[in-house]
Amino acid sequence: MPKRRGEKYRTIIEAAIKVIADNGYHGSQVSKIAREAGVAEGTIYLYFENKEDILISIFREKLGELISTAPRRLKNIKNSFEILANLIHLHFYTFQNNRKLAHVLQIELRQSDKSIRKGIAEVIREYYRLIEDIVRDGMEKGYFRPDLDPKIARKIIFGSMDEVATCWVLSTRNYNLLYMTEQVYSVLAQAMSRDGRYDPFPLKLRPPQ
Amino acid sequence: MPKRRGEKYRTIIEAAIKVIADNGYHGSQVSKIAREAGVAEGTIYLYFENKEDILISIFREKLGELISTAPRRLKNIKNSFEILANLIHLHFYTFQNNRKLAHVLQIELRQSDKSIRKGIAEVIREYYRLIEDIVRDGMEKGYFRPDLDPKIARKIIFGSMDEVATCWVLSTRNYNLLYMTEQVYSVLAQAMSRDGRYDPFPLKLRPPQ
Amino acid sequence: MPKRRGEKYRTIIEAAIKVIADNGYHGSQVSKIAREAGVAEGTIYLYFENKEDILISIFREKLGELISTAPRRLKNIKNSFEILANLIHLHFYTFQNNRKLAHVLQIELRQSDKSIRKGIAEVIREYYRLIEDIVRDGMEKGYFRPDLDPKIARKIIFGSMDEVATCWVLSTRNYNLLYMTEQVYSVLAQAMSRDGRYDPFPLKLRPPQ
Amino acid sequence: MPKRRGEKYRTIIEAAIKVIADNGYHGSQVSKIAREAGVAEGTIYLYFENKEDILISIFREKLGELISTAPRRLKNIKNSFEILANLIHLHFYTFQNNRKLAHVLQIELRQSDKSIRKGIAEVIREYYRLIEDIVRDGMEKGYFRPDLDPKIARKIIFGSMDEVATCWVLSTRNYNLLYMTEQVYSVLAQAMSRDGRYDPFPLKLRPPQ
DNA sequence: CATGAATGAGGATTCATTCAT
DNA sequence: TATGAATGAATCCTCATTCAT
Repeated sequence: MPKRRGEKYRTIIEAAIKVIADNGYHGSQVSKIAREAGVAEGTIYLYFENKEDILISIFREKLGELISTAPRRLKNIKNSFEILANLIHLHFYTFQNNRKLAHVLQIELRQSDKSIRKGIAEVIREYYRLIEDIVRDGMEKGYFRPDLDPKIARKIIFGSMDEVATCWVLSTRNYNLLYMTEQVYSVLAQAMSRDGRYDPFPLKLRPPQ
Repeated sequence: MPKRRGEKYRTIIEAAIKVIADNGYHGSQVSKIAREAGVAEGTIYLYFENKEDILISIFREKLGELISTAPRRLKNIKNSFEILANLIHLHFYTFQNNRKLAHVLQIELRQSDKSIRKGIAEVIREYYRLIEDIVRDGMEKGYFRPDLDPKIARKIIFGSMDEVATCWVLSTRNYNLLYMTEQVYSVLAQAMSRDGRYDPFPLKLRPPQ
Repeated sequence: MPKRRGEKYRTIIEAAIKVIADNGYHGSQVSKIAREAGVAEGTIYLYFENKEDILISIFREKLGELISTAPRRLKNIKNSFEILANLIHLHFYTFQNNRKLAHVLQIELRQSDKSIRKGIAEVIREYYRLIEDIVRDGMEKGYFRPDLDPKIARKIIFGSMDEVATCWVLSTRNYNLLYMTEQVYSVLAQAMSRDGRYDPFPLKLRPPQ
Repeated sequence: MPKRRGEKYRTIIEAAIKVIADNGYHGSQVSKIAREAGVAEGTIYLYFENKEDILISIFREKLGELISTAPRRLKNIKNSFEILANLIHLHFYTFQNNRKLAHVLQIELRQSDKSIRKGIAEVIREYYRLIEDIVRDGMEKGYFRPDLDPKIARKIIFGSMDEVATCWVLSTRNYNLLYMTEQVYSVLAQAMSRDGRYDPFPLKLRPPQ
């Protein structure tokens, strides 16, 4: 029934990110989001099914960008270590570039209800698959250890990036998340590598083109 | 002012774990917890400051056991790989042995308020320190890579274990978390190792003595 | 934030007066007031900040009428005895005409919290000033004793009227408060008078025009 | 059933006055009073029927002192003006000498429930009678106006003293209530007097003997 | 007489959602 | 499409009182 598209749809999502980042999950009433978006409360329900739908949509629209962008960016790279480096870089780059969004995704949305987490899970499962594919591909090509379990490897890669990102968001020191890329890469690369040997970090730390 | 000890205190905590595991964080009213514990609602407040205090206490009492037990269990081990293996084992063992508790700690408590997360953070910081100490110790003794950043290494170790545990709790398949230990170990051990070479998994998968 | 005006605002105030008069201060739940007013509980909070705000508003709106009307009614009268007579008359007339309101103002609202009493005090301070001005004016014009302390005179005038009104409200006999006017006047007029001589009661006991 | 006498009875009353004066009516839980009195909560109920009973007892015991003392102090005085002066003096003296008690009696106890007010009313009715007797006696002896209504005169006398005392308790300036006696007397004396002439204030402002 | 742990009823307030305009 | 006034369900905590010891 709700439109879930159009200019106002995006306006409301941006407003929601701002409001949640500023007021926390529990301090973000629909009325506040409506005010920030410059629409009436009722209008929200022309574009979203309910409040949960707003939150899930933030995830879908925003992390969806990362997830849908990633395969394109990574698929032409042959070297699995390079792919891994770019994955981590892309992940951190996305958050570094939009701290409010990072805060909402890493912290606030996790305080949400079971049903929201379910909606989020659907989006993230695709990301899981992407990482698992990278691992499998690396094993097949001989870059990565043949005894890896792709699922476990994925959990370690994702868990590591997620924890590093969460700590960054929660930190009061204003350090650069992007600069963590190389160190996280060097540990995860050695972790995945066939024999403990992995290619040096292949990136100059500039935004990915 | 609240007692925060005694038999009833523990009864209420166990009841809370059960109720939250069964009904989710938002479906767990104080009245429900009281009924499950077989006490009056008012009695709850003789032992806990407020509802949040119950949740934080679950963390403190239950994860506290893990955290306070760990150093004793690990400190007499010389080999850092063995320590790492035991850490992972202990972490997974704690959850495997009490799935309801695992569910509450990994899922439900994370949907909680800022103030609860703050109470939880205090407990978990100690765990962070423990892991960082293990990393530092391993670096000094020459087991681990000298170029590790202990903080990042900790985030990778904790993030990996946490993600694996979370996936296990959310999984509908009823696999054994403990059996993940060896695989997680083999990846993290190689990740930390000085030259990609690490000791084989040193444990028989029985409960730690 | 609350509107504090409009038709529903007045409806709720009238309902609150009725409910409080009938059930007493402590027996008057918001739900009861809402039901009496024919609105939902939540609607109350569109017009009032909280429950206390309803009570203070009763005072402001209702005694406010008396207080804001009084100066207009009294200022054109030259003779201070006549002013005093009219003041007493107006005071009693207000209550006589709305016994439920009188009950709420004289009895129930006085059992209320500190914060409510504070809100009430602000309104009543204006009334205090009015009475003191009357006394001062009477002294200057030579009607009243030159050795009066206007503050003390005000306390005696207000205290007397207040006590008479309270006793009337609490009385089970259904006597006419308005008929007390002349007697109270004759005592207070002699009390204030320059030499024990005061003008006879100047009013016919009909509602003031 | 409750004893309503003995040393502990008085201890609890004194504790209650202190607790209510310090914490206000609504901040004075039975537990607080028990702690202040140095007894267990349950013990309270050996001496008082319920919480209301404590509050009413404060009134009975403390204002009862004033009320029962007054006739003795006043009955040997012939001159009605002198009696009036002494009544006012005694009233103010009682409060001036125990500000905490004054606060409790004038402010806090008035926020109490209907039933408490009923208990209080019984005590105060005796005081009313005393004042009315003074007025009647003064009329008979020719000191006071023959056209007084003793009931109304009583309301004016009591209402005036009560209002002056209340304002004193609420005032932040720390003025001497006792010094109000003469001014209040001079107004009330003229108010009651047969022909506007009344005896000069007969007291040196020292505690009554 | 004295204790104090246990009880459990009772109520203001918020806020996602609706629907008449 | 858009509005925003109205709705009403849902819940934590306090504290007077009891009663087994």
